[in-house]
Amino acid sequence: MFKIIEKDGSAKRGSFETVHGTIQTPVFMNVGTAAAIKGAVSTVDLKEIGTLVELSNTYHLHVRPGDEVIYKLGGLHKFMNWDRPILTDSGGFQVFSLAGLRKIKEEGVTFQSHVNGQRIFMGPEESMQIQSNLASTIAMAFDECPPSVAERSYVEDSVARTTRWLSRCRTEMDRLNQQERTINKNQMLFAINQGAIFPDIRKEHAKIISDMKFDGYAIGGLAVGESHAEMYSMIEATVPFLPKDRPVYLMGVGTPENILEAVERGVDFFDCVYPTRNGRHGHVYTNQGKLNLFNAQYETDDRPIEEGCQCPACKNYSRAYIRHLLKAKEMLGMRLPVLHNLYFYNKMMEEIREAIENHTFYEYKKKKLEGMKQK
RNA sequence: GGAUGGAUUCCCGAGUGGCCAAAGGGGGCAGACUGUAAAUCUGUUAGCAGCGCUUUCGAAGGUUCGAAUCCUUCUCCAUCCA
Repeated sequence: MFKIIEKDGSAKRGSFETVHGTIQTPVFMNVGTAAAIKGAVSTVDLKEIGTLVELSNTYHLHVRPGDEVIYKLGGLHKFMNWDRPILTDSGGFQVFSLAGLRKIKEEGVTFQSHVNGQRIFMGPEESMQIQSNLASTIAMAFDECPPSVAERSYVEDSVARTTRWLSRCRTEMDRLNQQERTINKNQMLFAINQGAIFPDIRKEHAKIISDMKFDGYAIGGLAVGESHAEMYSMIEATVPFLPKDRPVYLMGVGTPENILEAVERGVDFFDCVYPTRNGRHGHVYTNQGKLNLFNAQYETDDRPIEEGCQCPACKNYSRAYIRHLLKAKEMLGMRLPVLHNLYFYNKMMEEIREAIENHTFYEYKKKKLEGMKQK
């Protein structure tokens, strides 16, 4: 159940009820593809840095350790000791990112495992079965994510196929949720809108999938090479045609700026590898802009990443120390920036929620963006 | 005291007459990354702002149109024999 608590322009402050607790939106889901936040971050750490939702991946967990293994162990929540909501991505993005290792047909996609080269078939039904075994809170529909530069005729065919896949996902998920063996019989399912950078295709697709019964609606296939302006205008072309009583999830986005712009345009859910990947690479977010802790200027910088930050890294360690750890390739050198970045994102979402409630979202956004431009 | 093998750009190390400011690796410096095949990838690393020019391959001389590469002497290092 999605409830809109407050609105500030198109920006929404909402709550989304799930069997694993209520999600306060807008929310940033912390990405842990293989049932782990990369950078040696545990689910115990996630509680400390304010993570509300964890995100894992269907394809990756199917390949290793295998969804049947996780099913036997009682589902993903028990497996990784996390009691808050988990969203599983369907493997649709891997159709895109593992290009070269796959073949797309009407029934589904044949992948070649990146782990051992084994051929794997995944279609809408398989993706739902795997996600049902994983027993995540929210499952994502199985889609194709065409590149933003794809030709119109290809995108039209691809989107039409994604629509057919969506309805097969819906049917299969309904069936699975009624099965006795199913761990989470209330598993929710989000649809995915596609259409590359063609606003009319996006709009038509949004209308069609709105009539199908889904618990939430995602905008996929963005932030894959197109400009920010194009991305924002695709959001604008899509959101108005999605159901008002369902949350909107912008997949894979993005930078703090992207998120602020998207919240303003009515998006509720986000996820992105940036805070984790950038963290591992020594890039950290602050209200004064991004820092690359590898840079020589931090060699003797005794300050925390950000003055006053309450994250585990800033409360205890200096930039100079973290730089040393990074240069020495110590695991802690990746862990501390990741903790900081996720804390930064989670905290920003908290501030966004508060700002919408207080109808000060625009001021908040403006101030945040100006601050971050300093560097 | 004698014999042999070495000394290369920040480090290791290739190069045995011109295509060499010199391979490759490391280190350094910087950049990229948006539903994670990412602890990954890219650029750069003698000087000058440049076609280019100037200084570099232990040191000093020499041979040659041309030398990191050949010759002479010296210095230092390693191993072996006394």
